[in-house]
Amino acid sequence: MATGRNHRPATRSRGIPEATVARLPLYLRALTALSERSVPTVSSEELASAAGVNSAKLRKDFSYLGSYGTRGVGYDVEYLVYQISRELGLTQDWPVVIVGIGNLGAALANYGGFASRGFRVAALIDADPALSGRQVAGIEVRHVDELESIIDTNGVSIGVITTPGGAAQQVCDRLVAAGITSILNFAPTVLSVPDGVDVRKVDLSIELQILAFHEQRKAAEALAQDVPEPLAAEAAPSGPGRDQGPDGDIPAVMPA
Amino acid sequence: MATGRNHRPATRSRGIPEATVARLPLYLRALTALSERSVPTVSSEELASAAGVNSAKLRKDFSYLGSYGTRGVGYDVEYLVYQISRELGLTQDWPVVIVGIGNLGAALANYGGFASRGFRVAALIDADPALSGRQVAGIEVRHVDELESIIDTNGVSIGVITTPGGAAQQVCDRLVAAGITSILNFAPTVLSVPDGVDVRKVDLSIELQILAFHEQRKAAEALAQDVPEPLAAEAAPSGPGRDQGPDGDIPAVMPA
DNA sequence: CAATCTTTGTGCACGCGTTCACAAAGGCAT
DNA sequence: ATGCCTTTGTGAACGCGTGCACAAAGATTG
Ligand SMILES: NC(=O)c1ccc[n+]([C@@H]2O[C@H](COP(=O)([O-])OP(=O)(O)OC[C@H]3O[C@@H](n4cnc5c(N)ncnc54)[C@H](O)[C@@H]3O)[C@@H](O)[C@H]2O)c1
Ligand SMILES: NC(=O)c1ccc[n+]([C@@H]2O[C@H](COP(=O)([O-])OP(=O)(O)OC[C@H]3O[C@@H](n4cnc5c(N)ncnc54)[C@H](O)[C@@H]3O)[C@@H](O)[C@H]2O)c1
Repeated sequence: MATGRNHRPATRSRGIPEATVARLPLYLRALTALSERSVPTVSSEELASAAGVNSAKLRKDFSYLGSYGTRGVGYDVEYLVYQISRELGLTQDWPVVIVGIGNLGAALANYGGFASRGFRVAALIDADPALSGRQVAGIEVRHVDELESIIDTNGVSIGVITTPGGAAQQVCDRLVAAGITSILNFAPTVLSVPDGVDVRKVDLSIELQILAFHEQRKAAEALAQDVPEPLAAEAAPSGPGRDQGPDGDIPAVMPA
Repeated sequence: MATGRNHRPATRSRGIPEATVARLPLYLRALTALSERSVPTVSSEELASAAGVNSAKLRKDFSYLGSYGTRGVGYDVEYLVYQISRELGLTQDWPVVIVGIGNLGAALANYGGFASRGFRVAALIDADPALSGRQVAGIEVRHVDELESIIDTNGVSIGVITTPGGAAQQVCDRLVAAGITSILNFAPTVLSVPDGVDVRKVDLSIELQILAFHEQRKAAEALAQDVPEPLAAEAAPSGPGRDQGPDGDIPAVMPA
């Protein structure tokens, strides 16, 4: 296994590509389902299909973890579940705090799939005094004043932000100052954090806008196929009724 | 091209890179904030900073849309807001249905940021008869039996799935059969859809697992620093602290 | 009008991720 | 043991995305 024999300095030789890391949870989920059905082994083709990826990609991904397969047979499901779990750090318990217990925060707190993978909600935190002491999903909501002590006491390193956007950076700063080094941000805000702190964001609005882009493109394509010449001004099948062609644009909103 | 003479490379707007499309909403959000503060123009440097990206990347992104900047000055905020909105298809109204009005579905229905960008909740749909007729966020929950007629009547092309994982594929199939061509999936399931249907997924569990991976790696590195290792020769300068939220989002648009 | 200053737009190089294609490896039957 | 069949692991090619660096473009000033 001469892994570090490239012309490239092996400063990150142990490094698993980020794209691969992002797919490991997907493989793990598929493998867990197989495990529950007591399937002993699985081929890269089958597993790739279940995970919705290309089989060559899956094999290459696994090759970064080591040679865990058997040629002519496939992969041992249980063994692979363990290896991936270990690689992702799921063999240990990760206490998590959720800050901002509104609509979304409460939904997350109630989410069962949370605890299913070693993530434990250590505390729910909100700035609203009216919420303090209330129970949400069987967990007492604590006031944001206690944020630092809660994190310190429970050794929390992962924080989830579900406050309004305006409060997100401020909450983030406090979390980081208190020792948090990984943040999952649901607020529509670009968080700025010091080096060494990971931030991942989930933004419903952005996802919808990306879908809308492709939706518009599809509609424009369908339209262009029906009408070769850009002259159909009144064609409106159902919802998507565009006012401008995708190409001959440049409307009248010219800047000064 | 009716608007006078403008020397644009034409034949350009055919394909905007997917990575660029995914950043446009980010730019739009930053620009909207500037617009609300009545800032007239903004440089690529300032805007890039606000959006949390590299300025060269931002300029290249905008170059795919056309030459909307003025050298020596920057970009006209209002004009750019309009151009990006148009490119993303936000100048029109997008009716959306949410299927599965539980914890998460209800939170989404209550989410104000939904309507702020041309997305309108056309209907809430659930299989539970006990929910039918109930009001959530001021919108009546309809039974899943009405799914097809609701989509057809309202010309809905975007669907959000917030059912349990076990029901997701089934709901997806019905949505697609009813004419939906864009799906935002919150269930932990790999959806299989025909060509021409876009699927994007949001998965809390996957995000947490990715964070856990890096968290574990950071912990291991901190440990390795205490115990001197002979191969730590060159990795000293800012070695551990490099990974900000790399935004390394893997596009989840899968055709099949 | 010319000089200077600012900032865009992009050519280019590089690295990462994806995919193909196939030799090697192992199981299994004979 | 031998040969055949299946499937892994990976070398190599390719395409996409990123960031550097700079010439061109326009504003601004003298
Ligand atoms: N609800 C959704 O479906 C949804 C979807 C996408 C994004 N988001 C985003 O998630 C965030 C929360 O959304 P929501 O609908 O739950 O909002 P919400 O108003 O229902 O809840 C926000 C909560 O945060 C608390 N809060 C405010 N400032 C705080 C502070 N400084 N410290 C601690 N807590 C504080 C409030 O008391 C409130 O309980 C928003 O940023 C929203 O844009 C929500
Ligand atoms: N709640 C969260 O924070 C969270 C986070 C991440 C992912 N998820 C995922 O989102 C989904 C919903 O989570 P939840 O906590 O809201 O669950 P939930 O059980 O509270 O709600 C699910 C709803 O879907 C409805 N439903 C079930 N089958 C249906 C069908 N065939 N057609 C229409 N409706 C149907 C149920 O009646 C219920 O109202 C789950 O897949 C969950 O894994 C939830």
